[in-house]
Amino acid sequence: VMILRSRFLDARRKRRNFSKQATEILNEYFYSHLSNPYPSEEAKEELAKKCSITVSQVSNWFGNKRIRYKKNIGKFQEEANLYAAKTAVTAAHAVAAAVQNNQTNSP
Amino acid sequence: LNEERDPACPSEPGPGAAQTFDWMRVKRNPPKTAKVSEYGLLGQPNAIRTNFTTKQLTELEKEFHFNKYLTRARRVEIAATLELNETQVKIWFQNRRMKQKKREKEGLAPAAASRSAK
DNA sequence: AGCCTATGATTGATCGGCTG
DNA sequence: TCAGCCGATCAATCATAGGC
Repeated sequence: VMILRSRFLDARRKRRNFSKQATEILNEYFYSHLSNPYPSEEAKEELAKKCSITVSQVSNWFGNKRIRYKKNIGKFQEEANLYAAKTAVTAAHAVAAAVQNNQTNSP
Repeated sequence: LNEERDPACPSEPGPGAAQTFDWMRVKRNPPKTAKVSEYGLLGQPNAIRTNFTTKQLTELEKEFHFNKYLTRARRVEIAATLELNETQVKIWFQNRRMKQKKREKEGLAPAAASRSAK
């Protein structure tokens, strides 16, 4: 088989990595939804807006992330713990706020 | 657009306590692109992704611009001409339509964005 | 420069749901 | 009842970016 890589006109050539900030947002979502990292169309749009990328790019990112994560879970352990700790702080604030709100209002 | 995230920290999960959820175990069946040919009749189901040749892609692309959808007759004709099964041709058109839709969508979003961002 | 890993994009094919 | 379509996803691969 001749390596007919006549696919010169492949947009893949001019690939650009996402900003560190965008990757941060995507990873935060991924690890805070590790039990089911499948953002809805609406969630993708929101992430796309926050990351300044397209919805397709968000889909590609999650697609690649999921496959690569399950391919070698161990390799992402450090990263997973990093974001888990990060979201834990956010969650703590949220819980604190909820408790505060619960004491003020009693349904 | 609030979102309910994962347990986050039920009790006190140790540093390396990531569970293995169902989505991580998902495995797809290998392609059943049976192709009887070559090597006597050892035509086992091609358990691998087919690599279309430039010629095949060129013809499929040409046909697509003529018709976005295929009729049974046309499909049989093309499959025979390009040495592909009907399923492969059918799937190619399906994927091509999705690709087309994606392009149109991505092609209008920027325009709308520039209009609202003005 | 030379290599190896990380990562975004592409794409043939699968999965599940809906429909004519 | 069922094959084709849609939408999402998978999985392998491509080609470049980044680090050493």
